[in-house]
Amino acid sequence: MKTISGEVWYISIMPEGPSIKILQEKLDPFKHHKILEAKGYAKGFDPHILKNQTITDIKTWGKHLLICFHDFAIRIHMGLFGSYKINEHGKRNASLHMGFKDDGEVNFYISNVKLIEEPLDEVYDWTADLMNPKFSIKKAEEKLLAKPDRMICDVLLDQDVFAGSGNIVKNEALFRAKIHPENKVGDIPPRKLTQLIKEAITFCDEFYKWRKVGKLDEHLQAYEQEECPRNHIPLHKADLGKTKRHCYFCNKCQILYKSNPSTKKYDKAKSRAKTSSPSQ
DNA sequence: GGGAATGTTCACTA
DNA sequence: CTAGTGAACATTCC
Repeated sequence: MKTISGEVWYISIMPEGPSIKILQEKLDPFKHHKILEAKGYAKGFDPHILKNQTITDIKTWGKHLLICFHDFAIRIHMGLFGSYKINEHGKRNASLHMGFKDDGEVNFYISNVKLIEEPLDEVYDWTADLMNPKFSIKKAEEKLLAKPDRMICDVLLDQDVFAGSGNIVKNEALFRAKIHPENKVGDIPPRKLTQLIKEAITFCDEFYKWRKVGKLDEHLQAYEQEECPRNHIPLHKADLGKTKRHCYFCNKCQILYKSNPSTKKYDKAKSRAKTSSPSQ
């Protein structure tokens, strides 16, 4: 029998979908084990309900870690500062600590914990999760085209469309698909949109493999990079879209299919000036 | 010591 | 009512 207290894991902060998938794997040995003690300061959730409960399953949806019990599940979201320790604990108070009958422990820090009493299939659309084999390219295409005015850099952070995608996935997928982050969805040729979705899936897969061996950073092509690996010219860095998150992009190989927003504003101002006639 | 960071929600304002 | 803004969370790394 596999021991649940044999290995110690620690990871810090800011996980995207692939990192949550790795967490799920590390927690797998705790399946079918009973919680003896549960405590923590997580708001809107009483840890004591976990006492004497046995974990039935561990799932993920995007950046959500889902620990399942017989009648309910809990959702753990690590946010920007979240971290976890398995089979060890720090000095700080955990937002959720679980101690197991078989002498293992799991601790989440600065994580958001929420009780889910509805069946998970009613709460989660598994076809929207980039890390799930059920992810539907077709549905993602439909969701993209339903809102053609949105900036693509924003949509890549929309968890309803690309659950699990974060700022790294966003930047790398756009770079790989050679699409400029400021494009409006409707201006991008449909074939390129499909390619972008596929690049996001592929990159998540590679992210997962590289992160597992601690070699993600050396494989990044755009995120926090200085230079375009294709053209060897400096990458641009700007906070774009409604989300105003960091975008790293190459103006040469990442295509902007139509005029950029600043030009648009200028055009709008011009046409307004034209239509509002001076004879009033 | 200060600023920034792979995220999200919520309260407030215009 | 809605869109936009900023705070909150409170860590770790440089």
